Amino acid sequence: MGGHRMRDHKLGVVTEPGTRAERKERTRQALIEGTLDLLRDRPFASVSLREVARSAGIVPTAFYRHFASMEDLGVALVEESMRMLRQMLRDARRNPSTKTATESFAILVRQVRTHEDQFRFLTRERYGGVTEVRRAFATELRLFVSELTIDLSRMPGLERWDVADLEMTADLLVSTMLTAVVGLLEIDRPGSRNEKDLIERTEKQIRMIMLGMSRWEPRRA
Amino acid sequence: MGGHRMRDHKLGVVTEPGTRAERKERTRQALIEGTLDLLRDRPFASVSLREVARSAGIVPTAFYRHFASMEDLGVALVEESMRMLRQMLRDARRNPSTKTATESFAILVRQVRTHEDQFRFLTRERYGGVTEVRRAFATELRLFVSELTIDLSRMPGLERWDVADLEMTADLLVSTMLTAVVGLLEIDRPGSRNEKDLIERTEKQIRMIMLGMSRWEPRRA
DNA sequence: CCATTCAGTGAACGATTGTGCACTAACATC
DNA sequence: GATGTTAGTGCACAATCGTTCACTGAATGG
Repeated sequence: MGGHRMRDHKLGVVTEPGTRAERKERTRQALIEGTLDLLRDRPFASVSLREVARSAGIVPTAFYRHFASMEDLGVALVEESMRMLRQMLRDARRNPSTKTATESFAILVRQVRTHEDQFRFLTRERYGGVTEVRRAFATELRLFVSELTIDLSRMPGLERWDVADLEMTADLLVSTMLTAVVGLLEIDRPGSRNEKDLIERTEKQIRMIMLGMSRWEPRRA
Repeated sequence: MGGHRMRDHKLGVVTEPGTRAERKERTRQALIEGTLDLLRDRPFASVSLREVARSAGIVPTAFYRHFASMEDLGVALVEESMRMLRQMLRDARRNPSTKTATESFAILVRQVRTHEDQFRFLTRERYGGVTEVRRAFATELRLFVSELTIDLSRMPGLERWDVADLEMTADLLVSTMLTAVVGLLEIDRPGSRNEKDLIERTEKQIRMIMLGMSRWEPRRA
């Protein structure tokens, strides 16, 4: 009774379809998604390798065929979630209808609701996570901010701004939106009054920052 | 060889001084501080009851004389850290020299450096923590924001602002400062160039928000 | 002085953990 | 069609975990 997965009622070993590489990739995904599911209501550090393996329907030792350790899995989760985030950013940039920061925020909100698992993981492990995971996220986030910095530098009225000032502003906008994301994830019911309040509040905050920008005295005039 | 702590070289049992209640309180503190020390570079969820007991120099079962569970310990840590935070806020308010938000931030930075352990715990467990711990922190933080809201309402030029707008602004300021605190804790060397950059950047961000405030059109004029 | 309280001990338990090892059988390659 | 490759299995092991239980002896208080 070796093999990997069989559903033999009398006789007849049912193996999943696809090439070997495909099937490997599929259980890899099962591991990742199973983990994200386990993370719904508890920290990554409290999840064991055996639990993860169980959630993917494989034996504990088979875990090592995909990841060297739980830390390694954590890093993969960061990469996976960040790929999604970057894709979102790329789409938003390609689409010219997304001009104002408030509109970007609207896109973000929608994205959060369709990828709650990933966002939850990112925001939770950002600070509290295992060292390796935290570092991976910090790196990705810095990339994120620097991209927004470039975007800002192209905005009318900001061409002559100092780079440091642009970065500072990008940082402020990102951290404000990130705070909002965290708040969104804490709200269970997606259509609730609380959600509406939070969104409106954040939009106001963004507008207030933009208002500040319009009066800002760039360092190197 | 029962008892609780003896250093008998030949004969001579050395018991620590103080009344019984005092000694109990002392090991309670040892548990709390030991835990904070363990949390220096890993999440709360990864710390075991036995480790905590070990760090305080007691046997695992004696842990239950002080806390019902690890969750209970977590809540105690929140309370302990929050007491410190509230005290800080009270001092800052009492002292009239603390007028601007930038000055408040300076006080915050100093406080972070003298209570790194507590701040690290708070910021890390805020999102990633065990449910009970997270709830306790959320409650305290809401109190914090509402106090700042009252402070803001007394500032010249803001008397006629809508309550929601005041709250929104308080929220923005708090989350910005909190983000800065997290950044500070990620910097190992307290006097470094990075630290200076971070502080300056945050000060600018605060100024930018204030600039926005000065142009804000209050909802109910 | 004697009875009580109780912080801390130490052995023991059943569960769960991460990981090493030898294995199997379906796949890929020649 | 023979020959590797390799994803997944199953057993085993030593650690660690949380928690129970009966205990001890110094501090407490009548």
